[in-house]
Amino acid sequence: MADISDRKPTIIDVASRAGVSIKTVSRVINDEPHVSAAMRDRVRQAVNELGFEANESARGMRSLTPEKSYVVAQLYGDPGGAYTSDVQIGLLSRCHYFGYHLVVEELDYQSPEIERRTRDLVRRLKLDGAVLTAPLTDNETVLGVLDDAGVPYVRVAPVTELRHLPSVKIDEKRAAYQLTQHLLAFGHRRIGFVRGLPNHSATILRFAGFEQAMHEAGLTIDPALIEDGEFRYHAAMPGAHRLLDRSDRPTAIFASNDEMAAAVITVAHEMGLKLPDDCSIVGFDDISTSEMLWPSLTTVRQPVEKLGAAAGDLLFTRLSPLGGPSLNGNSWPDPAPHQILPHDIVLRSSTAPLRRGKTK
Amino acid sequence: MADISDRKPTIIDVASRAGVSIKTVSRVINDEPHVSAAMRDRVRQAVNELGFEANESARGMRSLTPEKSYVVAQLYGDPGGAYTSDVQIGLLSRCHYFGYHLVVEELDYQSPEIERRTRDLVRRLKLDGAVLTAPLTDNETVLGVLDDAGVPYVRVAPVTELRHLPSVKIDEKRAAYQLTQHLLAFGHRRIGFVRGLPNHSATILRFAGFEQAMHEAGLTIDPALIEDGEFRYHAAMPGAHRLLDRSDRPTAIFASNDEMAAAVITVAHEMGLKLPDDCSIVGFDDISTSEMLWPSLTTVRQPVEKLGAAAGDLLFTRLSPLGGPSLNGNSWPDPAPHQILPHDIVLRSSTAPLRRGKTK
DNA sequence: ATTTACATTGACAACGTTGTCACAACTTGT
DNA sequence: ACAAGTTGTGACAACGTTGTCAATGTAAAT
Repeated sequence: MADISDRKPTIIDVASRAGVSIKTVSRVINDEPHVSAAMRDRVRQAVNELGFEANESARGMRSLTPEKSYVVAQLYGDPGGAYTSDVQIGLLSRCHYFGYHLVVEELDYQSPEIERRTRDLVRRLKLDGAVLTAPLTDNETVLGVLDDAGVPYVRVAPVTELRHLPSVKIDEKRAAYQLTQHLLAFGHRRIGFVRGLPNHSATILRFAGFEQAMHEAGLTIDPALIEDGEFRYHAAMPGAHRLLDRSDRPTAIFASNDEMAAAVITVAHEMGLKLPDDCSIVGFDDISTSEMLWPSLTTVRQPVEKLGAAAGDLLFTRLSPLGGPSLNGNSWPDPAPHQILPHDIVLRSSTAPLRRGKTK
Repeated sequence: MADISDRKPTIIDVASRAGVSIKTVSRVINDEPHVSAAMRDRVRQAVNELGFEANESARGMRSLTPEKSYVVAQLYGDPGGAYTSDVQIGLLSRCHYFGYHLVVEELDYQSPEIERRTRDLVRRLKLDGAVLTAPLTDNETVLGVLDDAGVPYVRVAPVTELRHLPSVKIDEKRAAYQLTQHLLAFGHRRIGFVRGLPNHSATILRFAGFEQAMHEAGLTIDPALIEDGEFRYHAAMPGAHRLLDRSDRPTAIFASNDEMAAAVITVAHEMGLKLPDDCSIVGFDDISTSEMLWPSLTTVRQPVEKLGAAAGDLLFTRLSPLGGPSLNGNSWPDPAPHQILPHDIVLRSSTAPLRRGKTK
């Protein structure tokens, strides 16, 4: 055990131990060609005996090909809701598979610091790539910094389809359209709607799907039956109350996410209504809560985890283009991949056929 | 604009531009002493004009003090539940504050790869620290790797208090004790209990608190009223059904987390019971779902986000010991900080006083 | 006026690795 | 047998920065 030295072994130690030049050791540890099998073994043994580990800093300094960090970032602007963390779970599984690490960063999209923070992140961690969710998908500042730095990224459910950049999403408009058709098929004609935060793609697209289904059915939408709820439970309560308190109460309510649907259900309980007979209710997202509600909620299942996983696949196949097209700079193969994942309409107990007596 | 060159400016470019030696530039960018104010400004200006950024690899290679990476990891073994992601939110807020970045990694605690994966993480990312949750808090392999590498870490709600290592948690036993007392104060005597996964600290401690309160009240626990539910909604359904279906149905049920309490509520609804009059129900954790249930759930609020934040504070004050005790190696100040955060008993509508008629 | 101390600055080596090039030893094609 | 290619190996410079130490200038103490 006289071997033990207090400093980490270097490539030089390995070379002298194996009785070869340092360059040969370098070749072996980098799996370069032009090394005989016998030599390989000899060097490998010396490496193991000494417990040698290459100094990444020295490597990064000398190599012309900028060293890969094997770090990608998930950037989001939301105060972590279930959606964000589900995306993370899916993304994480692909990171694991491809051997990358995931750093998560919340960037306040209103803060003037956002540029500095993004730049710091890219520089210090030498990001290999990024996945953007929520309001950050369309943030010019962040996108600009990433573009400048040549960091490829994938956007999850972006608002715009601008740029030749990849994205993954579901067809929210169509899902809302289908869910509305479900209510229509049950005979409902007076349908209330609770909207989310303005400017979110989800708010716009879900309402558009609802609108289209209503129009196709020859119905007009009563503006008095449209309320706002900011996508949040508490914020949706007042609107829910107004809707259910009307003398001409709608027979069904489409809340554009599950949290707001839960608020409608709670208010209905408080008012002593019988669900789903007095009012059918649907949500959107299929958060884990939805099946625990009473009655359990009819909703759209967004494959959020799969969105995260698909974003990861897109990113990592770009980063490790095995046999893929040779890419230069930050440009993606044209056209950029836009992936639309299938959704499910989940029928549970919060919707029921319109009862005869209720029809005017 | 003839200045533009295709390679990044180096310290040499800055030096020649400012007309000084490279060493002086080095001193300025590292805020070392022995530089005159005028010189500082001159160099700073050159730095800005050229957009110079120090090459971290070259730095890391030369400097004796191992470079800080400003990266800490959150390690967990659970398939991401709400708990884990809430810890993450709290931790993230402290990361932001202290200027660190957070990398999340799920390590399968059953996999033989766990050692390699942990080692890889530490080596490649040069972790400055780590926060452990869930079953990883007591994983000898992971703890061993971190100890070897000299990476300080904080454990969130660990099972054992072994080692002189910091941890943060709440007093789960006492919380369960208090919640049981709430049921007792309402007159309940026959109380069912739904347990979680075996070997989890939460399972053991919550039941212990329940047991203590019952014993102190002079009651014996009927083994027939104890069911298992694995902490999960679906897994708890059968036990909930058995409990509520008994001829001598308990007048209250303590589910040791909220998901299982939600299962009890659903089963009660299915059986046509009136809540909370026919049966009081309590849970544990106060997940976001709990207030959306009908009736809304009486439970214990774990300040999970605060646990994450407290873990971050512990870690970062250790990493940046401003005026703190000088520390050597991986040892923490003795005794290691063990932080116990306060919890809240959240009284909602799922509990009610025992009705007279029900008493035998 | 001389010493002493200290602040400021720079020249140069060193860090551990990879890229370039040179060279020897084979192998293949003529 | 000879040229031309290929494979295996090593010597050496270079990467961009910081540590060491020496050189200079300047203020304080004698």
